Amino acid sequence: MIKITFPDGSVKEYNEGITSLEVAEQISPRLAKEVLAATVNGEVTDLTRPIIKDSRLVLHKWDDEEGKHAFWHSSAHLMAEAIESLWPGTKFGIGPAIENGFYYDIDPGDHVMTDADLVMIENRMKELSAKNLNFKRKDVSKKEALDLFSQKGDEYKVELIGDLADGTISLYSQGNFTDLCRGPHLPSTEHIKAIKILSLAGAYWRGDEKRRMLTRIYGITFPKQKMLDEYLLFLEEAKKRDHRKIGRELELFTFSQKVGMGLPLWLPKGSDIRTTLIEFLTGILRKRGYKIVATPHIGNVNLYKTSGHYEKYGADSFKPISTPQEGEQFMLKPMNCPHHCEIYNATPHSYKDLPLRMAEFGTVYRYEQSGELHGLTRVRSFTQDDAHHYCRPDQLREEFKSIIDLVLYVFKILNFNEYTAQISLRDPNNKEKYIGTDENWERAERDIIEAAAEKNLETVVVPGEAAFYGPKLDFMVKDAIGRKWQLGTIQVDYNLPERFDLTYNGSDNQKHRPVMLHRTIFGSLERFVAVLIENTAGKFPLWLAPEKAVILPISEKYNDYARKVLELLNNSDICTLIDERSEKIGKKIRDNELKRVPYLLIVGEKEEESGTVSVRKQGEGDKGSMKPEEFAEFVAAEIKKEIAL
RNA sequence: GCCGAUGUAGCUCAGUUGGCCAGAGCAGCUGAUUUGUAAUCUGCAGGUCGGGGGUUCGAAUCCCUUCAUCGGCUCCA
Repeated sequence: MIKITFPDGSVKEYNEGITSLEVAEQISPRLAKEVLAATVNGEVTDLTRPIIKDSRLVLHKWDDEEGKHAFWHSSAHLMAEAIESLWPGTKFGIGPAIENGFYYDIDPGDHVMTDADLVMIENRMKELSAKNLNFKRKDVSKKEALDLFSQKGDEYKVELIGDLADGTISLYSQGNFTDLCRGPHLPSTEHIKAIKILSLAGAYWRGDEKRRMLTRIYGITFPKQKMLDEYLLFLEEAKKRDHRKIGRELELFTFSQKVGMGLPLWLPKGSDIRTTLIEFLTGILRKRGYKIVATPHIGNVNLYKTSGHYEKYGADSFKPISTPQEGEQFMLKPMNCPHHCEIYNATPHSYKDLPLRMAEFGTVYRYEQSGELHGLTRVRSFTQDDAHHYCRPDQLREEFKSIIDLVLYVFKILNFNEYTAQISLRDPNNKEKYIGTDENWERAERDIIEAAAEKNLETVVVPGEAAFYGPKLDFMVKDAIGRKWQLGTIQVDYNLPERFDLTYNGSDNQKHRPVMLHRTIFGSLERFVAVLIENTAGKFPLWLAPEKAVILPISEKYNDYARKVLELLNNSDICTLIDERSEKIGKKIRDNELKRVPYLLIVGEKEEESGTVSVRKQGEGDKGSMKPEEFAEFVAAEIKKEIAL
């Protein structure tokens, strides 16, 4: 007999060799039907593997990540089986479960996969899953595995096996399909009831752009059709929040092929939002002791040779521009830091002056590959809310913490509650990729980790993601369909102070090297506004709304009164318009609701007589009437509430 | 840049296997209407069917090429 401990702490005895599935069956038939995978002593495994010693057991259903993972991973195998049966000779790369669904990278040989094939795959998968095929695991030696896949001609699998240690290799089979796989898998395909093959894309083998491009097929499956329907509905709904669509509908920004791809044109209303954000942040920065600076959009090539950016990124930037006569070369600035370092160098600094916080809304230009461009989130010209903190090494941690505070403050005002904070460290196995001393790196990494901890910031630590000049902390926010975008970032840099020979006089009257922090809060105004649009579906908070209210006269008879109200509100600094069209009130309300105007002010006979406006709040309907002055105060108070924390 | 898909009016979309002068709704402009909380009616205008080649008696439709966009990959200072 063996003892099995459950998550609630209870312990039961079973025969040695019992499987997790059998344990579930003994608990309840219903559980046995729903359970998808198990964790035995901390290791996620198949439900059908025998348990041979005293163990801790966790049974995973759909709601657990582990359950979904096994489900989608098994679905990937099912898809591979379908593909192999449709196009024998297809070679397989890898086919993992992902956050939403799964994919498989395949090499279809001469067959070019198209969307029509996706439907065929989907249908074949449905046929196969209906057969209730069992997933069977087999542990094999490296030689056996190599022989099997060499024989099959699956060169990608052979390459993968080559990297694995003998004794750790397992195969999973279902139906006529066998795959190299660590598992775990579902007991059988019968759980996979709802199947959708979503899309098709190219993907480089092992993520290396120098290697062959395989065909990646994305799919998603669910245990119930209803869940699939809901997921597809969610995707449809999310598309409505796409910032590119809303940006066009609300006339916020546009792109022009004549101007060039990836170069956003801000329309008046979008520009209003942008300006409001800049003014908002500038106010905060002044309070926090930042100095605002301004620098040109170009810089001499030598500036970037000094900074090291030319060597490292010159090829990826826009090519330098030359002067007609003297042959000087200038670059469109890809970042603001070199300029800021020269501002630092313009005046002598004492240890008493530090930290020096230098901020600029700096527009930068970066050559992004054409396929990378994406609405406002990935562009070739964008304005960073950039700042550099020059500080003494002993001030680094406090500076770091103050920036975390600032980021969280701004996120809170904007209701960005679902962000990920990622600490990016250097790859300990590849130290030569980075510059700077071990001592500095260790100190900087420790400072970041501890600063984040002291701020109770929940973080994900990712080694190998640091910038070449220092570790960093990034803040990521999701868009409507769940893609993550990096907004704010805080980076420690020992490199530029060195390259620009930045110094300050210490209390010992010796020259010392300051440490530099790069930081953004919004990241860039373009990306920030994009994420803001997707998070609010264009229903901006009042303080950011380009138009606070629109006055809707019941008929043209009340246009004069409407103009009086308009003047009063605009004088109170509340941006307001009149809808003077000779449309019925219902139509005017509808149109302005669709434009996401926060408040509609209806004026007719009643209001003119009593000197009031009828207030209608976006999405909420009639709020009763008040005097225009009261409305102005009300709006001012609302805005104050929104941006005061 | 790479793989796949898409490209018809400002926007959303129709346009059978190639065949009269390329259609609709919304938006725009006219005129009527003077309206009480999510769509009043009339008329007009608007398109080199992304661009360029080709096949054909004839191309939005078929082929080639190019540009842009979308979904991914790679990249992201």
